[in-house]
Amino acid sequence: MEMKTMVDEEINMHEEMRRAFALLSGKWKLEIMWLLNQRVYRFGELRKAIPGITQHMLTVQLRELEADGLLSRTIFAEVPPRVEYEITQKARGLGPTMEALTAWWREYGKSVPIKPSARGRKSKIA
Amino acid sequence: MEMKTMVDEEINMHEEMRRAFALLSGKWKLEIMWLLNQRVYRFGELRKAIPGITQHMLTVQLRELEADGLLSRTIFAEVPPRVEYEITQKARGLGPTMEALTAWWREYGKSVPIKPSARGRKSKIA
DNA sequence: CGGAATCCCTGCTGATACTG
DNA sequence: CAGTATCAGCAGGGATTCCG
Repeated sequence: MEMKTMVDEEINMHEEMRRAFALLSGKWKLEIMWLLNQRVYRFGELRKAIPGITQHMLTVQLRELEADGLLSRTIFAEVPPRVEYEITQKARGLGPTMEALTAWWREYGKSVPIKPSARGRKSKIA
Repeated sequence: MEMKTMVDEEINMHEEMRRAFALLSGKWKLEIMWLLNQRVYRFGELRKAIPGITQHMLTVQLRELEADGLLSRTIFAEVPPRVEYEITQKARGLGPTMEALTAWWREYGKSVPIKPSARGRKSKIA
């Protein structure tokens, strides 16, 4: 019988977590889920709330999140049409994650450079 | 004088959060940060730990995370070369976020379909 | 070992047009 | 309103090769 170490647990957990990362790693998915964690949104509201996203990409990302069971899509048979997106029960469990992320940014956000990605080079030599 | 509502706060917070999403929305960044939240990793370790990532993409993502101040890169003047990646102080604040995400997946992960994205269509009519 | 450089191809944006 | 469809243009990601 082998003893399971904490490192083993982390490795195995990582394997499981990879599915979770896949669900949320879409280009706009974190932002969409963050918004839907607050309230129900209509398609047009999301589009206005997320500057830079194209209507095509918004559609695609919403469809994927729906297929992955993270949000539900409700069509109202009205004129003009209305479609509402709501977080599902299981995705509601992401609430604490979203709140922790928000709290982190509230505290450390201002200490992060504005648009440095892919420019600076400041590696240390040891 | 206008009264600030909670909705106003959420809207303004969203505007600030968009920078945070940008930092973490890279295709592999959530996973990289999740790993680095546990311990220091060498380049080769990360590559082995993240099946599917190319060495080019790993380099790019690490450089961006470094430029954004989320990790530090330390080069050891040895033969063979060794480079270690470590989470920075400010990114350590992401710990609670990572733990909340892990806890969520531990509880709801098994109820999420395997690879449904971009296939199923189950919108409700209301 | 940990890259950088190269080429190539997929994917996203942006614009526009059309539909239930 | 909330999509779908199409196309041009560019950026990003994948595969391969080379190097200190």
